[in-house]
Amino acid sequence: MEKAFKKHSEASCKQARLAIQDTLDVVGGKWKLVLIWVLGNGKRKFNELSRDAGISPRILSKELQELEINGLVSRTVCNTRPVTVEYELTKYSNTLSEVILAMHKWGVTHRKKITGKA
Amino acid sequence: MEKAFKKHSEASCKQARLAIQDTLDVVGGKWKLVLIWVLGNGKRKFNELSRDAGISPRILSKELQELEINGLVSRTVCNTRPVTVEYELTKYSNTLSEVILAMHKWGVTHRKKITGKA
DNA sequence: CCATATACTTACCTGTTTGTAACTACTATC
DNA sequence: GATAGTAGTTACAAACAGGTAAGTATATGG
Repeated sequence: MEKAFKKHSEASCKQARLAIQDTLDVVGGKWKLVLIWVLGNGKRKFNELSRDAGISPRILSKELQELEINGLVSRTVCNTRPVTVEYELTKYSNTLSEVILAMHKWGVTHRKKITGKA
Repeated sequence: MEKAFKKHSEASCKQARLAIQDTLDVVGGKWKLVLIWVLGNGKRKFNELSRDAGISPRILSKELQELEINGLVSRTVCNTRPVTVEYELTKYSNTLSEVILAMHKWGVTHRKKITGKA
């Protein structure tokens, strides 16, 4: 039974595919939503992010650049020595809150269902 | 500013990573959410799904098997000749409605922002 | 026997993602 | 000069995702 979704027209299917895959283009992959979640704690430095998220520096650098390009994260070079850089969520990243919270919530509930644990 | 998220503890970061990546394990990739959306129109046969979603048979078969294993889609072999098979969303797939709707909605809005079109 | 239909499966392939390990540039401190 | 710190970068590699094209098993109809 498909109660949670409205019936879609054929054009709606094409448009839905486009919309969903657009979202995946921006925040798909193993780490991007995790990084956004972690930065929800507040601005972080590169190594802090690497540690808090548990991600390798090479991938972290790559993902942060993409998130910055898409306007979801901002990068600030601090006037310190050695140089430090701070990463912070942008206002625009708030538009992803429903996506992230839904993903997080579903993952938690699904794991409980799978393991039978609460 | 991180208004959309609550501040998280360190343990919360690990747990969030787990939850988000669990969700991605089940519905990540290019096609799974699209297939779930398309099946929101009602049960479909294999070739209908391939056409409606615009996906190749090899990948469709693979993704449907994974969705079936995770209890999101059911597969019914019909007593027809040649044999036909019907795929349908399960009740459990309704739990993904927030995820899919959020992804879809964000994709639509993001595309409007990017293209400046309404 | 051939053509057609359905639901895949198989073989091969390309491109991408993610990770490890080592390295780099620059500065400060001892 | 050696050491430490930071933020990456580079080279290499394995695994994975998704696609194309051809093929398969079974049945029906002409």
